[in-house]
Amino acid sequence: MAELSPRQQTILGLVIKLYIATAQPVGSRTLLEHHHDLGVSSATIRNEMAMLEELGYLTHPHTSAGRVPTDKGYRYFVERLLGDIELSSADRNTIRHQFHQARLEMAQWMRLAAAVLARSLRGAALITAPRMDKPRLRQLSLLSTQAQRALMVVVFQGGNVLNRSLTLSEPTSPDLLIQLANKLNASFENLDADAIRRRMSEFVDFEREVVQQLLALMSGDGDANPQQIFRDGLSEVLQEPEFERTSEANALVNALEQPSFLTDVLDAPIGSVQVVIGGEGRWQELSTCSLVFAKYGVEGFATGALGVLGPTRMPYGRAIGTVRYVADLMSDMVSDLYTHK
Amino acid sequence: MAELSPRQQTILGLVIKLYIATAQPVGSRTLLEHHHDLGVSSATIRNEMAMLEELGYLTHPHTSAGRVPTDKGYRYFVERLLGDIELSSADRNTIRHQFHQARLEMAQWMRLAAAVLARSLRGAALITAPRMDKPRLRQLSLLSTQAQRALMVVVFQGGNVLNRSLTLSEPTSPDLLIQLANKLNASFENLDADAIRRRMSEFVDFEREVVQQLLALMSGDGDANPQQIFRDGLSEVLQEPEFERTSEANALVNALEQPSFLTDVLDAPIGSVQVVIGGEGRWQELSTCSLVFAKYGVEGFATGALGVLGPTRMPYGRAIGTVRYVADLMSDMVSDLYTHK
DNA sequence: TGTTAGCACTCGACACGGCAGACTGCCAGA
DNA sequence: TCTGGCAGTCTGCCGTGTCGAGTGCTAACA
Repeated sequence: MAELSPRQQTILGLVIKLYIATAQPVGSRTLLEHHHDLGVSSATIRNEMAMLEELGYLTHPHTSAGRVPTDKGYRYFVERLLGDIELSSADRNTIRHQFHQARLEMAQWMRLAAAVLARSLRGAALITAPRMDKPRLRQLSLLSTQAQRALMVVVFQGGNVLNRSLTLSEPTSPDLLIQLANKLNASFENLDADAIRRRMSEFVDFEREVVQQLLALMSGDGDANPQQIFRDGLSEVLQEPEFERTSEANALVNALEQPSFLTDVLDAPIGSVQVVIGGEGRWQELSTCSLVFAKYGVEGFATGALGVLGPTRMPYGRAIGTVRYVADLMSDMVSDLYTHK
Repeated sequence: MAELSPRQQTILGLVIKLYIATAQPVGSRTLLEHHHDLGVSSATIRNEMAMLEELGYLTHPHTSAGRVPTDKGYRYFVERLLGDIELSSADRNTIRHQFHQARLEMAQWMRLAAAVLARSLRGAALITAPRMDKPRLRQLSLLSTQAQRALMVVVFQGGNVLNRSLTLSEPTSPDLLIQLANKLNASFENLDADAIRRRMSEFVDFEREVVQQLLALMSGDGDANPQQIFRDGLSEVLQEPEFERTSEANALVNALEQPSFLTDVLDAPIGSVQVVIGGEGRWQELSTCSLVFAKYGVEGFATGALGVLGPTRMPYGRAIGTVRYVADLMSDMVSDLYTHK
């Protein structure tokens, strides 16, 4: 990405800010009206705009319209012109307050995080449940439901609870199931999937069947319990002027209804807050959208992702600040819940 | 609702069917083009249409447009002209097939039911988890997570599993929690909330605190675990021509994002399949929509609701048949899961 | 060399008017 | 009671003209 002159940077920044605020292509004269202190005339601005367009940071939709940022323009803006964004302490307080009123439960906090992001950024918020890297068994129960059917309830370290109904290859008495559960608890307490797998040989065929199911549950195999995702604020995005035409809106709704799409997007390897502008070539459905998201949780232990989806014309500063702050709060929650003892 | 002459019924039925198929207001001439065998001329049809309009079954959007059914027209159509709709055995097979490939798990079946309804009726499908009328305790575990915090995992008869983290008023050792869990299991096995409440006096203060939380969980109090709702096919509805204008679409998306709205609608007391046309005065958000839904499950034991939401211009016959069939399948599932022993 | 003022040109948005098409409503006749 | 026909009405569409915003270019200026 080539270096721009300070004046070009200023103009690019102002164009983008104005466009984000008004959703209207911005012309040289309009820009001057909003910023009298530029010290140059509209003609000069025109020249610079033409230059910025040649370099690929701006376009115009038709001959005599104002300029609109390209994805490249937004990217330059986000990386070079935005600086480091801290949320104002007032905003932080508002958000923190909402969280402290909620029960100490993951699902609640997730719902809340989605709501906070959606309302405060007027975009579609997404959040995936924290997924444990190496879930460790805390306690397992086996309850008989019918002759050849049982319910397995598994509690993991950190308080995740999963359950699954099993079909057994032979009729099994409730007592036998309880014995088996006791045996498994004694052997497997605090072990992760790998360790359990190594101990498989200690069990006879009938028991092994159950252990297999336990391992499947622990590895979080696809369908059985697809990664939980909370969404909120879809209607906020649809109100934006870029989604007036229904075809665009539909593509978006469609994309958001497919959980596979979301996990795909959110599973991207990330450090801190990430910004994907216009789908960045990889996700066609998001060509008019940007996604600001971050991982949260405790690295190497349990992590999830959260973020907000809006039109490319998005208030990136606020979005990045807010997403980072909410991610931090969620991380605290995870470390509070999972790292006891 | 006044009685219509056989010819009026025929014409009303044909107008509605044609309008459902084409989404265009239907004129007397157009109707005749599709049904040469009416034995009357377009002028007669015009007269009858004028009569039907006077009676409130049809309107026209402007002077020289064709006729469009009113909500009252649809209602007459659904109740008097539709007859009893059985799904074709081919359709039934297709649907049944999909269900038999799924794991034997409620959440899976719900997801699947939503998907089937959405795809096959091209509408937004909704389904709430079956809610037990009087949940009976099967097994309770208390796991210590931090000095003053514990995780309560409760399994109900029927295999529902709920969990909640408790904050205790005083530090409590893991052993003490296990003892308490054993005591509660022994006292409460197979009891419902009322019976448990009656036994409260047998417990000391510290224990009572936990029992209170258990009761709250059993009564399914609001926030903590809001009734789970699966949705699917929102994008299908948004493609219908009546939602080209975004304001309509937005109202709908908004309504569907509020879980409270859905439970309100679906909690209506119902017998078999219900049809709500145009919000029926009660739900403004649905003024252009119809809802075809049914309760499923085992009455007096555990019931949920499922249905499909589409424009008032909806293929009611297929919708009613499909909803009923899927509800029956889900009911079988519930009775299979819950009525063991 | 960089900046500015001015001018011609382009394009979208909007309003207007006329026209074709689709229906209705009504009347007179079968 | 039904039918054919005619007048009236409304929408949607197309072409036109006008207005305003904005660009690009050129020539003059510091």
